[in-house]
Amino acid sequence: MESTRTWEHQMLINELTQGMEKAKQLRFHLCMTSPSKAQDLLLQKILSSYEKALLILKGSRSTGQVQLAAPTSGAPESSISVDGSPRSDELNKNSREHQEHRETSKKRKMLPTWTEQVSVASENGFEGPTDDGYSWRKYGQKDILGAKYPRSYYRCTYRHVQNCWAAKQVQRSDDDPTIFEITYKGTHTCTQSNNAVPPPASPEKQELNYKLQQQNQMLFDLRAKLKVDTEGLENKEIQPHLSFPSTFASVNFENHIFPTSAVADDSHFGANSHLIGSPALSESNYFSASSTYQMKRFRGAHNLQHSESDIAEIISGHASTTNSPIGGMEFPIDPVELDPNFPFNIQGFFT
DNA sequence: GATATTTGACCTTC
DNA sequence: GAAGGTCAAATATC
Repeated sequence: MESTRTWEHQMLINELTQGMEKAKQLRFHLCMTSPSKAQDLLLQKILSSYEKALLILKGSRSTGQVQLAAPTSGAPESSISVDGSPRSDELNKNSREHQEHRETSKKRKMLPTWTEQVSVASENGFEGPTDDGYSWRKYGQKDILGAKYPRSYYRCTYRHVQNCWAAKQVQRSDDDPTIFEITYKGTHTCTQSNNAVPPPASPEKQELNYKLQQQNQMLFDLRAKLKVDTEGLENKEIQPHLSFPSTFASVNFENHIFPTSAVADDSHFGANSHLIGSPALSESNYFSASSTYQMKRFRGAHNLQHSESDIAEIISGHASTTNSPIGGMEFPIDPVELDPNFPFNIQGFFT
């Protein structure tokens, strides 16, 4: 069992690391340029990586001996499946539908959720950023309190055919009607998505990808220069900049006693620099600075924290110890292959 | 006729 | 009780 968890943790960290790399690039991009579509593309990649990581976690819960049951198995899960909601089932004329609905609610609660803001080009009109490679079916629209525009609700067209529970909400920004805030809930399990990787990019996106590659190359070059500039820094100068702005991170900072000398040790720092930008810090450190383009969070991660608190601890622990902005501007350091045993080295690493 | 959208009503959550 | 979320009948479109 332990080996299974080890493997899952490795997979998780692999995915999060990918997202982290993208986050680093985006952060750098934000520092260097004004918001652009390239950032949009990067954020989507980040989301994709995080999404995969969450799927791995979900899989570990449904197939392993972890306590939470798979949502579709009908196995009891907490109090809900025992006695239902405060409303009694007898009051419902159609108990079966009601039960299905409750199961749906349970599924929804467990679905990973994240939000991204998409700017709609003028040629797309105001139909919304619906062309994300998936087939959606609108099932509702609601006026939201305080919002100028109604919120639209979409779910996967193949929900009933292929039991795909992906859904999204589209809300036009009050400030900028060309910006749509899309909240995705769950991932596609239908065959249209296969592995939830976005479909081949349109020519426009391919061009963006090409530009992005060029920008990344520039960033790598710049990164090398910056690395040289910082190699001479004394550890003592780094330490005062260590901060833990994320509550999530700070909790774990309490759980782990981190000798600052170890944290600031250049070799350790470099060897684990690939952990900079862990999703635990993404919200507070990397994206909150942008008012026009935010990747908010995986709200589903809150659910995961209960059953996978150890993983979350590890992740946030990484975030805590690697969150060491130098001069308020972090920069990626040479990528390092992930140590397969990394999640379990972390304790010894910091002691 | 099949499929998608609209929209009022209902349900859930806080 | 209010607000958000979803359902499902009515309607529109192809």
